[in-house]
Amino acid sequence: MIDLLRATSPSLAALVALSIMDELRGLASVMTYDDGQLVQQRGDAKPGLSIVKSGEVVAGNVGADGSLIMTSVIEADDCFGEFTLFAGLPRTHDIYSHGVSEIYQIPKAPFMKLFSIRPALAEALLTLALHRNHALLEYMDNLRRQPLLVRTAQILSTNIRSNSELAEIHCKQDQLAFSLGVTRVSVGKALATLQSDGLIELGYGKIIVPSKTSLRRWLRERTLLAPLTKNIRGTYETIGRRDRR
Amino acid sequence: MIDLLRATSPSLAALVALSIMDELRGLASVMTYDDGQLVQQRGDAKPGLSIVKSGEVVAGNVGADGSLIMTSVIEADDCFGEFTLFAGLPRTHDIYSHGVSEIYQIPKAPFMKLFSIRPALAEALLTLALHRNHALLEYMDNLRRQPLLVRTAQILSTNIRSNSELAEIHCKQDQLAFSLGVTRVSVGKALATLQSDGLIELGYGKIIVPSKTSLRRWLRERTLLAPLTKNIRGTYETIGRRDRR
DNA sequence: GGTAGAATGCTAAAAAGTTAGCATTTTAGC
DNA sequence: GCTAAAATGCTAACTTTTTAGCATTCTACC
Repeated sequence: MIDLLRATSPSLAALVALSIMDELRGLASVMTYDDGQLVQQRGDAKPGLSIVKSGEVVAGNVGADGSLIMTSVIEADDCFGEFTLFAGLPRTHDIYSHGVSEIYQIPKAPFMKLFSIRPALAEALLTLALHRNHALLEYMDNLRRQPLLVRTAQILSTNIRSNSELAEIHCKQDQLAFSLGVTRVSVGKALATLQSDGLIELGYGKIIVPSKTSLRRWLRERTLLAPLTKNIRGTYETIGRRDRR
Repeated sequence: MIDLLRATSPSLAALVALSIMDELRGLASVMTYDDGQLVQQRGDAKPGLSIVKSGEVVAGNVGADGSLIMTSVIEADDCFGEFTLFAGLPRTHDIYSHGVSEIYQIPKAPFMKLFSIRPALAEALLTLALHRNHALLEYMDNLRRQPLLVRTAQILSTNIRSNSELAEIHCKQDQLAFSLGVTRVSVGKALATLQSDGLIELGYGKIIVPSKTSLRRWLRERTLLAPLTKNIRGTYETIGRRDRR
């Protein structure tokens, strides 16, 4: 499934020793969810850490008007719900299972006990939170600055999994649309433009990227950020351009 | 100065013991910045933690076209740059001083040394990161879902500092515009609408909120989120409405 | 108390995205 | 191979936001 925040963040399992993951699992009960079943609801305040054992779950929200906006896909070995533990905050999103999934649920009390004797856990969670923070900031900036055409190309680019030059992305245009938070019509237009520029080829339930390199070059050309300064009179102006990295 | 992410997150100083703050200060060199001076530039990779000693700094980015978008205001006792330490990531934003400010700069090596012997520091930074994460997620959701009119009312509401019913917010419409990531014309229209609804009164360099309560009620009525479910055929639909909290 | 600069107000055309359709193509399953 | 459902394609009217101006109002400071 396609995802906004993919690729940048490591998983919890990648950040802590195997032995600690085992200790965490030892504290958990495993819940199984069917396709489409609600795992948690926005507003739930019951504190605890959840770790995906298998399958994947999707986080998103539905507006009062019924519109659905997806935030991220959480896959095996990744965790969610940390802010219920440390910040006393309610869950931000509805999360439902995409396909069948199994989730480890660790209640607050035993988790905090382990947390206090395993400093590595704090560092891992911190690293994770900071990675997500970074991805969110980058994404927010894009959201406000880039036109849909560029954001569409971006989400495609970050969701390429194959290593070869030619990539095939399996996703439906409605999924793309709600990942991007726009309508299918708008995504359709953006995709049509990208296709006529030769960057992608549209299929049924899939999008083909003939050249990963071309797509990335096209993106790089459009995502420059300039540095910022303030002139003598206190107004803002750009002094030049600088490549993004 | 007005800020998107205000109010929700505690400061670093609020989360760690005074003694630890003192230890941190002991590791730091203090830098002084003039109004408008660049504190860090997007892309800087040199790792270290920065803590605002006095004054305030503004984080934002400038697009290649010169457009400026502000992300947040960081005030005394707050920190930034954590992800250079734990995630090995470059700085996301240009940060410049708003008025004169003093910043503690702590290089990576001594910081990590202290970090390893003070577990409370990890927990504090984790709590902070999670709070910010939460605020960012909430904000992103708003950004994609709420019309500008509502977002404008929201930013005003969260930036009320006075405790009395009548509040006065000192900010220019351009500042509002770049905090919201839209043009001044659009903000102007939104403000005009809010004014004609009797929720605010527009002044020169200030906005008056005659009744904080009315503004918040107006907002609450428009920011409901419904829970989410999936029907049997695997498509999404809303089953009802639920108050946000 | 006059005035320049800052801030706000206003306008109209263009661009981007949404809404609400219906038509066409593709595919999975019988 | 047929067929129903799913996915995509397409259209047109409508709304929101931007762009690019210029006019007006306010205020700090001489």
